[in-house]
Amino acid sequence: MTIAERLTWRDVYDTIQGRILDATYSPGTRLPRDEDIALDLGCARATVQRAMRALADEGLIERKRKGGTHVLRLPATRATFHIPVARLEVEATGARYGYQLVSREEADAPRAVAAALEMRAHARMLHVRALHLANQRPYLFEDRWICVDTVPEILDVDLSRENANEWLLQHRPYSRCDLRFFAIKAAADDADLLGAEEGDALFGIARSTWNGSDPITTVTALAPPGYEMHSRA
Amino acid sequence: MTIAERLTWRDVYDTIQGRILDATYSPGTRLPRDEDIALDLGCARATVQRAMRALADEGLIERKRKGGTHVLRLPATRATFHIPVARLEVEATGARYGYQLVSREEADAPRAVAAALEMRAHARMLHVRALHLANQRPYLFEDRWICVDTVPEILDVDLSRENANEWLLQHRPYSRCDLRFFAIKAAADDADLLGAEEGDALFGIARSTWNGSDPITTVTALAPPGYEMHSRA
DNA sequence: AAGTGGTCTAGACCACCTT
DNA sequence: AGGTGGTCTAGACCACTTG
Repeated sequence: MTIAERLTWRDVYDTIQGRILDATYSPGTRLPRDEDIALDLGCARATVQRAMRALADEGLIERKRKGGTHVLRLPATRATFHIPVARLEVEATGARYGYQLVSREEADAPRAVAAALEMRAHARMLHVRALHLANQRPYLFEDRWICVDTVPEILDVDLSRENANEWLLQHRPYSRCDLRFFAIKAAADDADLLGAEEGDALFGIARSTWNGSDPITTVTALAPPGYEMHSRA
Repeated sequence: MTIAERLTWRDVYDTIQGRILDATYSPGTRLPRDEDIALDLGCARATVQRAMRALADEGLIERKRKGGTHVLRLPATRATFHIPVARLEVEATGARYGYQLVSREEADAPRAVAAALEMRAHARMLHVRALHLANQRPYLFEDRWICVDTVPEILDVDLSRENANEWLLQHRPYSRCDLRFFAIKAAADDADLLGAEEGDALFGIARSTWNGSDPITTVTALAPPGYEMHSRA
């Protein structure tokens, strides 16, 4: 006589995922109600719920009240990227991290910057350009605008020693973040700072953050040729 | 006398998130135990759990048994990108989608392809190159290798009419996916296919998928200048 | 109108980790 | 060894959405 094992939501998850992967539940199929699955597998409905929510979060199934649970025809291809702080990213490779302030000046927000932060133009901003280094070599060049009205203390931070990105993350939590990845030809000055050739293909990351509706900062970072953003799922 | 409202996990979520954003719980702080928060707010512990899990998933807090719940010092910067099927992506912009097979041939896997799929070299593969169009203009060029051993039926699919990507998604669910984004200078033939200039900066997406340990396909897609990958959180 | 998923509760026990 | 988060259960009620 076997001992009745108690199922975990992970067991249920694996079972259902298996049935989707081996096409027992093929694309478009409607799955049994949670309660029937619970009865079938021998666990509580809440346990099935927990597993189903995980499957739905991962884009394998779609759930609707009254409509039931369906296997998606085109599984949602989504990927989560971790955008580490430059220092940690460099140190993770075993290299020595370096930081270098390139320029710092107060200025009114240009139109493009105001637009990126969804704010009025001509707001007072701090414009900072800096270079992140790995073993003395350029790793990432960032061109950043910080909203002085939202973060007045930034004017008192010594940005020649402290990295604006980390200072902001530690002192100004954000509630919203817009992120864009793109490819761009290196302009002469960018190439110079990054130790690349003019015309090289650079990987670009643009990020804007807000806390509530208060704009905090917008930054465009460029990486030298060879940089890759990676995700595994 | 006021009516006692029943709290939802979302309410709890908002409360805790608010306290983190306004620094009531500042970076590094240890939060009260779930049970105390439940008592404090007047709900069941499971409701607090639900909210805490969401906050942990989003990288605002870190939870450890016995260790308790802490506000992260450096909030996890992560972003989820939705990689839509080219057709849907094009149609979402209101443009008309077009598809064009460029080449199709059976061949052994070159070393780079075998490496990308973590398989032995010289496996039989189907090599397909195709162009996705938006309003007749090049939108995405894909260079794909499909593992014939894993997906023998692919040889019978008319890839001049059907898009390999969608066919595979619908017929071969995958359990693992590797994804890379990068920037690359356009080679002469790529530029030609994409209607770009040689040397332009192209945005590249490389994806490999498996079902269990069976390699399915690896594809490198290139987008013409101006393409951006966007995420909002 | 009714079926289905979403959530809340109260209690119990477990598993992990720090002390 | 003990504290804390993780999960399971059983039951109830709610909310959405479809037929």
